[in-house]
Amino acid sequence: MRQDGRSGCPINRAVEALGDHWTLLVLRDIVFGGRRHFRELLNGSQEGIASNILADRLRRLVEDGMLTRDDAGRGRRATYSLTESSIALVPVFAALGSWGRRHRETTEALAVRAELLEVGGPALWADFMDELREQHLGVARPDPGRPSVRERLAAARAEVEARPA
Amino acid sequence: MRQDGRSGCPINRAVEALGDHWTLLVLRDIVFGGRRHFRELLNGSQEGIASNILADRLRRLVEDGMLTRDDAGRGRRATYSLTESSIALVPVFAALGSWGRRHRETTEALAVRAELLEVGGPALWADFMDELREQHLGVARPDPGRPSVRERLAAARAEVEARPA
DNA sequence: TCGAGCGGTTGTGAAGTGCAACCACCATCT
DNA sequence: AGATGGTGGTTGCACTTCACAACCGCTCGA
Repeated sequence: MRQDGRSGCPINRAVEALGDHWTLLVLRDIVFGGRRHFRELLNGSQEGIASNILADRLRRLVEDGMLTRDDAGRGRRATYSLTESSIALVPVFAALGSWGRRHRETTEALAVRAELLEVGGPALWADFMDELREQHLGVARPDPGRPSVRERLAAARAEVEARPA
Repeated sequence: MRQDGRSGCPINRAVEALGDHWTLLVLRDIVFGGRRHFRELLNGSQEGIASNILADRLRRLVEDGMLTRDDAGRGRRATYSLTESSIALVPVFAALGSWGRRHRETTEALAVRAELLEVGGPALWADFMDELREQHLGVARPDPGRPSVRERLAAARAEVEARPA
């Protein structure tokens, strides 16, 4: 049953796929930062990932079915897209962000997003996932009329910043 | 603002604390497996952690405020206890387990726990966290009369195993 | 033809991992 | 008293991975 020396426990499988210093951060920048291209991920990262590490993680994520790569030819902008597996990580990001915000020292400005995801709850996560499906998989949202999560995040952020300290 | 070359983003802070191959697995065995001692963690692990790695992770987790160590003297059983920070990881485990169960290949028997946590939802997580606070922090549960989560997990497990395939 | 931007690759040294052997200490049994 | 097994680790070594900087070929637009 063991495939690479470890077990079939769901938590272990998640750790095998995501448990290193960079994989989750790359996915975070794609999910929340909207980055789709190599240089965007390389230069836009708050944490300063090295190019070889980024290339390796992108390759592994494609291998593992968590990204697809649209090869536009050499010297052209290749586009990375989320898959259903990586879109399904939104609740994981929300849980990790909530925990990090409460139990680690964080930068206030960067912690707002985690707070908004926590306040919005599973309903907001579901809407955000629908929005990601539209952007990355070309699947139309169930209710395109309602405001996008990015808009709702912006509105909620304004509300948070306006509230009394 | 950077402390070790990375950012103050809550997700990054969580990855810094938990993002390696073993830390979350050690905590999982303490949280869900009830293991409190070095040899229990060493021999009871499904994944077969090495003793030097386990010692290093336990030391780091104590440093990071995610475990406390009750030193009973040399040659005697030292006991590791969860802290509020590590008890607060229960929703993270639930999210990771749900994701791993749906999007990775898992062993059926080991996936049952993730399913139960998913079905039980935040209310079950909260009860489980109260139970962990009682066991590890000596804090009395708010409502000791209700059945423990371990009992409820066992009951739900029986229900799952009895349902039609 | 030239420079800027594209997605990477290649070295190199440092750090982490995995395995087995080994250690001092303690409690118990004989 | 001596032997045995359990406690929480430590040490040495080979191997792999990580991280940093420099570099590469390609394409597009001026």
